[in-house]
Amino acid sequence: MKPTRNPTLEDVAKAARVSTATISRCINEPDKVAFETRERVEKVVEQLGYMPNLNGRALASNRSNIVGAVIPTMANAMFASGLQEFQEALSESSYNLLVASSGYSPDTELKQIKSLVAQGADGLLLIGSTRPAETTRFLTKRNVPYVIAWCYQHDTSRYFAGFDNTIAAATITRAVLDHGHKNIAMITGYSKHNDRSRNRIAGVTDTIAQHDDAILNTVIETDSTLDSGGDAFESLMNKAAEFDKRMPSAVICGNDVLATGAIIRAKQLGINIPEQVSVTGFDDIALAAAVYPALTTVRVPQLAMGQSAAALMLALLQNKKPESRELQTEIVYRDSLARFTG
Amino acid sequence: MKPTRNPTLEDVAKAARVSTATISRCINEPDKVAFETRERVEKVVEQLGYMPNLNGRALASNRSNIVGAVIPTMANAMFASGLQEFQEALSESSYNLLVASSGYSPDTELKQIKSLVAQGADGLLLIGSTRPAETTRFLTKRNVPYVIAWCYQHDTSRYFAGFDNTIAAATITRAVLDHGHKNIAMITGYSKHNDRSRNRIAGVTDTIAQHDDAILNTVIETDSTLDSGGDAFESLMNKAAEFDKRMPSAVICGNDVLATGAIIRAKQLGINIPEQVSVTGFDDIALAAAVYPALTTVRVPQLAMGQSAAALMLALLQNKKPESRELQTEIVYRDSLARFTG
DNA sequence: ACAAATAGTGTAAGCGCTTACATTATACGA
DNA sequence: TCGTATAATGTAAGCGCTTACACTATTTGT
Repeated sequence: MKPTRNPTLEDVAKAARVSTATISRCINEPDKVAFETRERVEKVVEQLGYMPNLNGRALASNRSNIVGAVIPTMANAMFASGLQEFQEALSESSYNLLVASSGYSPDTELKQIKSLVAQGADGLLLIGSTRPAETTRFLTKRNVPYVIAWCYQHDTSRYFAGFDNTIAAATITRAVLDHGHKNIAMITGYSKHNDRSRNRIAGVTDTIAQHDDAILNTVIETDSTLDSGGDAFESLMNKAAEFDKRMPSAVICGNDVLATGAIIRAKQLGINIPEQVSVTGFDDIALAAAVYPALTTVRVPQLAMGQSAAALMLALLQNKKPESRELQTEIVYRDSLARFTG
Repeated sequence: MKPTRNPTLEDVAKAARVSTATISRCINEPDKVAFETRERVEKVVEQLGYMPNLNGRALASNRSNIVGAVIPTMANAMFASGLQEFQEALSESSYNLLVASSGYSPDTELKQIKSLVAQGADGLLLIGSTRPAETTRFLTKRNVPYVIAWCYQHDTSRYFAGFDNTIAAATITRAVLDHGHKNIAMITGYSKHNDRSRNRIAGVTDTIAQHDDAILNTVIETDSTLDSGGDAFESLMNKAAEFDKRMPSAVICGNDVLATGAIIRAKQLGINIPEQVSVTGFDDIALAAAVYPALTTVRVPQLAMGQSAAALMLALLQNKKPESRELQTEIVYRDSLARFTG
């Protein structure tokens, strides 16, 4: 099987004795072509193993059939599983998915966005709603349709497939409060360029503030890795000892990775979860169910989010004005949150 | 900021008062262009916010700057993290990554491969070494360079970035044997279209076969999900009871997801790991460290694999004949494997 | 039976870029 | 000084496709 030049439209046209235009129509608008002709063409296409060169198509039609996604990282199962759904859904409408990661850096995000746009992406999936003016400017200037996942806002000028992070965080905080905890700490991903983190912090902060007899002991911001979560937890415990403060009886974590890291570390430190300290997570990834004690956390509908995002995207690409999708989160109670027994 | 037509090479050329060829050279082979001219052009490029249309480039140069990857699923952290590294490495050489998933189906894999090739992918990342003849034929006919990850073979006609699954499986099996286990079961992903599974099974089977006094009780093949792992484990336990067979004292799992599922289920069934039954995993993803008791497993160097694959890919794309990279695995001992105390 | 609508196909321009080749200007060696 | 190598740029032909427009043959309505 020697590698041969790939057959082009023209090859097919010649073999089927019609014009290239007809072949193109056969592929893109089959019912504009006579049945007989179509059959003949299809046979030739089959025979030659013809596949349209999508670059040519993109150039001529100004549509690439590519959707780009810029996510913080695939290393977090949260994004990976959402992306998986997104890709599958797109694939069904024969769109391809160009994936890039920002590592949570707005600069990198912009770079990747530019790269995907240059590549001709018809639309973009972005995570989170706030980004530097430069990025926004670029997006609107190039007029690329984009959908925003992992958060939700009432803002009809953009398209969201996500949930309200503030409310979700408030809800789990209320659950913690309802369990009698009064001295609460929080471990979260960096909030600086991350509206999800920011909103989760706000949800926690505000809810606790509304409770006169509860305090938010500390908020630690760190990377979203198991180790950082562990470190943060440890420093929380040490600080409490050092300053003779009362140890927080509950630690609300901004995501499951952090929470899992905290629990693993607690075990190493000989601290009993949830007897001595309760811990809650956010996301409900596989880790949450695996760690022991299993994590009480906020379930984020990752798959539904991927699907909704894809549906929005597809609608946008057909020039419809779809409605943003607000998804609901729910608390899943497992074992890491217990009643405070001071 | 009204959306304007994106500037093209010609716009830049006009503004800089040179020919389009010169602009093209400025971008692709800067030192073939006089310093002064280059400066002038760069200024205009900056000013206009010019970005080359990569479809045009792809069409003209027959190189797309796109690498495609077809993996089973991003939902498994194993692949997701490898892919993350791969993407980052490619991005540094300004390649973009088109991602598609096969869901472990060879048909879907072929479809996705075709789609990525049509899209103009310069190279492909594929998982596993065996695939239907039709797929192989397509690949060689279209002459797409591809690298194979997650396994390794001595086969200089293809490019591997992976490890020897058989040996790795044999090694952990030996460890289990060394802990005194004689009655061993295995839970694994489907082997039908999956050489990694197949090799791991072979590694386990052969190693046990070499031990006269040890037996391989059962091999269960199932999906790689937590629940399926749990189900498999449960049915293993039930079958042992039902047929009054001796319960396996160790369960070797083909991957960490399965193993974690087994451990979670064991807890629910009131079976103590590792006192009553030892469990081992494979991959060493985050789950392995989080689950309790923590998983003794085979560490697969996912990040290194992603990087190696990228390095291979990049070399291939420069028409070099790189050497495949064989990576080493190691056993990481945690708590789920204990000495058999019959 | 005739104008007008419709269906099927072809012609050819052009999408934005690269690149072989041609052209011109400049430096170099003998 | 002249011929030639070298450097810098330009010219223009495509890459493989889509699509506006033109054309012909067939229906349709009246």
